[in-house]
Amino acid sequence: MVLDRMVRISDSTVRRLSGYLRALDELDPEGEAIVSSQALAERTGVTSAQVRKDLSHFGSFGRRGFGYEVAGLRREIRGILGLSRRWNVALVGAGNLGSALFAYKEFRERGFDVVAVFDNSPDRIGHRIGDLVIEPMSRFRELCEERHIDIGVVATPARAAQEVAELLVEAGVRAVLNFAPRKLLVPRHVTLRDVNMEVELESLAFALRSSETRAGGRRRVEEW
Amino acid sequence: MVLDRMVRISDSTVRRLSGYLRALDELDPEGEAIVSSQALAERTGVTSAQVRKDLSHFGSFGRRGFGYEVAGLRREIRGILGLSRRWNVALVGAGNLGSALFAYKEFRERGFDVVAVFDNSPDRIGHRIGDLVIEPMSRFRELCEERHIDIGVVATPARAAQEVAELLVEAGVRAVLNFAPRKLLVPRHVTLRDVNMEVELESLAFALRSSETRAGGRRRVEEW
DNA sequence: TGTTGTGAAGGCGTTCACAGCC
DNA sequence: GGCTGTGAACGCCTTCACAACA
Repeated sequence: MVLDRMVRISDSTVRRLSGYLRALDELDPEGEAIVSSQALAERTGVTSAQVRKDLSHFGSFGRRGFGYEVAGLRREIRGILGLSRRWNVALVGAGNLGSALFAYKEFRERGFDVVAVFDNSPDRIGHRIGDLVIEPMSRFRELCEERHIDIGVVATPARAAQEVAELLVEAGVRAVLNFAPRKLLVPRHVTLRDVNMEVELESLAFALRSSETRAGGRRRVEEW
Repeated sequence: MVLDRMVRISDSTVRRLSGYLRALDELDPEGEAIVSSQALAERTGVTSAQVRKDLSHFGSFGRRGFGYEVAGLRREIRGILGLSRRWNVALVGAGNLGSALFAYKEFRERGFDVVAVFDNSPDRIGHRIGDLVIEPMSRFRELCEERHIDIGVVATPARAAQEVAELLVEAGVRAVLNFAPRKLLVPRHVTLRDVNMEVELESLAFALRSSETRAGGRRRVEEW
């Protein structure tokens, strides 16, 4: 787990590591003890050189002529990604999306515990959600500190998102996952990730439109 | 709307265009008639050169020494992204996430109509959701064709996702938005976008872990 | 022999900087 | 004068290709 060399790790590398981990999670129960960069590459849709290069930023986890030990590599990647500990998540916005995210069990399985849920609607405040109670924004800072929030998830309407982000920052949260379709401004020491479903749909529309423009009717033979 | 030059447009360009569009959508009601690449850049968190370069792939929409006409540029980008028409979406999976996505009004506002919802659970099939009925997978192909589905949204558990993707492909759908945390294999003529919340959380964990490793305690002064 | 780890090459997107034009 | 549009420079990530080595 050599991170102290302090080479800059690209975002794409980190995201792929997450993909390798998921693949290893599958291989383990399948009884595979050894995996090659080639096999991992096929499972995750990248090249084998990419797999090796990504891993090489953090150390040498394989054996030449042999491959990688599944369990060992899995452990290493979990360590690299910071998954050998659990993380506390605060969810802001308990509407449709927020509730769905809260109910998403896989988060807990992967080490992320939603330990606080906030909303500003009187209709929702005070209601139970799972084993929590939906809290008013007035208790935001207090509860964020009390429950040692590591990550804030913004699942509010777009208009409220920036304000929520600022509250998160003030409360000392240094990682934000934003589902609101709006660019958030946060200090540089805060890491922000956006999940913007509108962007995804619009990029699909672009792709559809382009291929129609190009193909001019007849589809060509399918190729996987 | 010059697309026929057939230069390859990068994914990042398309995603940024979507961001510019959102910014223009805000500027319009604010009564701004003209916007500079600089202003657009600030609103979307990129450089002004980037804005100009992105747009230049599709034509010359501005006036030198002046800027871009908000309404006009908005119209152009909508055209480029394929948003001057509406798109039919099929949602597969009516669980927590699927229902939340269905309830997300912004999709309709932006031109995407969910016109079919499928699930394989007898508990859900037949129930109303909005003005639709949740349909069984057995009617998948029939309804996809009947309702001219353009985009399929996969909101099933991971284990079902690949199978659903194949059904979508067989039904002639050429764009897939995948929310299941699993790599999907689709033919090359099908465009796939992934929204993987686990990857996002894990990349946040990586960032938190790295900054802790580096900073060794004391936070430095905030800088936005 | 087979697969890793990695310097070097290559490709692609971003940024620069300025010519072009209103 | 000011801002766009764009070729050229830059930098970063990916791919190549092979030395290292179990």
